[in-house]
Amino acid sequence: MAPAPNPDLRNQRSHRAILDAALELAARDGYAKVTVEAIAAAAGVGKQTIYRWWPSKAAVILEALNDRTGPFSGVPDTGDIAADIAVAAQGVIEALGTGLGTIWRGLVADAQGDPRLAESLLNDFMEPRNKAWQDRLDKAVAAGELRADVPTRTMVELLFGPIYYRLLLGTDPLDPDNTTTRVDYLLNGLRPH
Amino acid sequence: MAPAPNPDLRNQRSHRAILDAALELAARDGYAKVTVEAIAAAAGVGKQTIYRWWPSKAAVILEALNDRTGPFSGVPDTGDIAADIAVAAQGVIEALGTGLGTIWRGLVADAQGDPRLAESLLNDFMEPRNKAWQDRLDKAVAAGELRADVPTRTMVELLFGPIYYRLLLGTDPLDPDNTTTRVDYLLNGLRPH
Amino acid sequence: MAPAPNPDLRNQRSHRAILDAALELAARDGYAKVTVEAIAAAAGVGKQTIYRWWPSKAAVILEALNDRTGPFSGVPDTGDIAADIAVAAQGVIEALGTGLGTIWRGLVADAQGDPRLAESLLNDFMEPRNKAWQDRLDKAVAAGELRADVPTRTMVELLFGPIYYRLLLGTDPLDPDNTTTRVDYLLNGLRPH
Amino acid sequence: MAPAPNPDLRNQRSHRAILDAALELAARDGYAKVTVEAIAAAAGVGKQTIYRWWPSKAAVILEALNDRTGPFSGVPDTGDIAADIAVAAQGVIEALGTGLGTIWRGLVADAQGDPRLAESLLNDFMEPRNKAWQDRLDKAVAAGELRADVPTRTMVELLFGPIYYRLLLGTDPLDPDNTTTRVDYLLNGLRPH
DNA sequence: TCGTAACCGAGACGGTACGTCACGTCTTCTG
DNA sequence: CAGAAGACGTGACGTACCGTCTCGGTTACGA
Repeated sequence: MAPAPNPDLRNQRSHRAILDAALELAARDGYAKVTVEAIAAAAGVGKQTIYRWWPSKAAVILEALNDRTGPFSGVPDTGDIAADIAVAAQGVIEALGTGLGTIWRGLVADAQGDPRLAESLLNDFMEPRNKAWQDRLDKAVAAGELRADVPTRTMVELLFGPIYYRLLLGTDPLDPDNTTTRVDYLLNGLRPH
Repeated sequence: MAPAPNPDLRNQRSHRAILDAALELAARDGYAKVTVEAIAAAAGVGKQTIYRWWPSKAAVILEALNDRTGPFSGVPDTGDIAADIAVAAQGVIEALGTGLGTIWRGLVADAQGDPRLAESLLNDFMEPRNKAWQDRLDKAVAAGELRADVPTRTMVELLFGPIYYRLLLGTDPLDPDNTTTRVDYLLNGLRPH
Repeated sequence: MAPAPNPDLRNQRSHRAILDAALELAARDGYAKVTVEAIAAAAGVGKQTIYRWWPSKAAVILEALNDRTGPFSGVPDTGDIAADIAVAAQGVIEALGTGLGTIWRGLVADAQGDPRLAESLLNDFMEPRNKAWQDRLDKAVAAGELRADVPTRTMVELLFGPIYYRLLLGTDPLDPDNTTTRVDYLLNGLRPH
Repeated sequence: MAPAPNPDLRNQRSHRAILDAALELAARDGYAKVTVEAIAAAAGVGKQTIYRWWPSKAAVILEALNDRTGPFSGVPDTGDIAADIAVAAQGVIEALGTGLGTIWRGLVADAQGDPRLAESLLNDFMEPRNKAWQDRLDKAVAAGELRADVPTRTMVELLFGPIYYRLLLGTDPLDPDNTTTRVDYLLNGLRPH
């Protein structure tokens, strides 16, 4: 049988130190240069202590990222769905433009070859945000601001997918200023009126 | 300074063998499991011969992928822009659903920590395809099928970005069948008429 | 600074296996053909484990040689210095005539381009033997068997230097039988009486 | 059949340039750091041109060394054999104390794992010198300065072997000043009179 | 209150792949 | 058409991290 360590016995001080060290190293040296050994050393912790609780450096950093960005809350709701989306898109662009964006990109990168990480990344990071937006969009649909025949899950993808895509591929720099225009394109469509 | 070997002296047989071996290994074992040593061995080539001409395994595989998918050509042009986009989207989804998609994802992953690779991936792989689509969309604009006030570069991103995004994040499986619907959403917008 | 691993934590089983493998490979394939990788493989050990404790293959083999020939003891002392030297010279010739001689020659060879190894070879291998002989010769001087005005360190060199020299240069095959004669030349001098 | 290049066709200019470059590089960077590629580059010559005429870098450097130190001549002959030996020993010590000594040591090192080189080193470099000394000692024997019952070949070994030995092992620094004393030890023997 | 069992730090271990170096051979182009 | 230039297959180098595995030392719970 697996030893199955008891999470209650987890040393709080170590846990914190690991998450803090992981995030600081990732921000300082770049995601790819972080190693489990370096995290352990920086946290003043044995390597085994990390492997006891996480399967990989990516898992540590994902939890650290989640821990830092905190429980996601902020879907704006002013009643004007277009404005709310634009503001939120600006927020995403700004957040991902910092070191956190680089870390997120590193996690996505590792997830390409690690299905378990991909699942965690989805469940623990992306989905809560998507879910909150689906709810906001549902409300907008109910208010008659958006088409009722488009699944809101699809809407979220169409609205935010291009931003994440550009961040990963780096086609062009992300500019928070023209989000309003882009939202207009999506809401009103690309056909002439 | 680097000695910068003369490309004219490159051995054609080795060059081919390397590209073929790289692609076959990547398809068989998965991008992440490929190593430069394995490529060299499979190609019957010295490791140094690879490092002489490419900076990394990713660069080899990128060239191999480009070499295999050949000179990009296929933007459909039936006169119906919506149908053309839908067909193309299906094509992308089908192409990336195979082993080639996994390879492409691996390249994007490596590019997150390797700016030079990111640049190559953009210039050598993505941009030619984007460019071809911009031309097709320009034509559609001229034909009055699309809004003239939206940069076609942006259109390409809005149309295909979500597909690539979903491929990388794996939010939901990609389904080639509903591309028509999705194109409709984008062309007509998410607002009620 | 180097991390300087703690020798107390050295794994005894690995240590032994490395020394044994090193000596066996050197004896079987010849000193020059031994590689660190081969030692590691033969010892069932990671290459890094060798590099953790020794700076080079030569250092491993030197320790292995020292370990095998054991703590040097045997300076004969029958009271007849001429006979004792002759016997010892025979011993040296016989010992170095075997595979061990080839190994020793390899170490001397490497030491020509590696001052640290040269120092180790001197301190750990040659000097203990020289020292023991100096003591024996001191006793002979006290007994009036040898000149008191010649430093015994120099004597050791004059007595054994030519043997080692011939081994290295291979001028003529070493013959254990005529050691007595050669000792006579050295003790009584090359001038006619 | 072996191609067996005709030595007459050997390009004189290249030959010279190779020998000169080899010796200069060896003197400047140390024997061990010299590579065939570096010699070729420094001589403005293709690598193949070196391999056509010599089997290894050691062979090149041996010929270069021989070429530089020129045809050996200098055995002093004043009629006083003790003085002549002392002067010659000083000469050896001085010569080998310079960069040439380092080169010679490198050659001896390589010869330990290369029987063909060992043979060349002996035949082309050591033996001529030994031979000349044997002749000088034969004369001294005839003059009654040295014992007639000791082979002069052995004498040469006893006289010079310890010097070469010390140079290779580096037991103590070589001092040209006390050669007279050392010759005295050897000629008069280590026993009290 | 005191075992005793788990967690902890430290870091050595067997591995895998890295990117570099030099070898000795082979090929191409040029003077 | 000889030879410089240098690409080639080969193989070992020494390094970096991986994820696992001892080691004592230190909690912290239950008898």
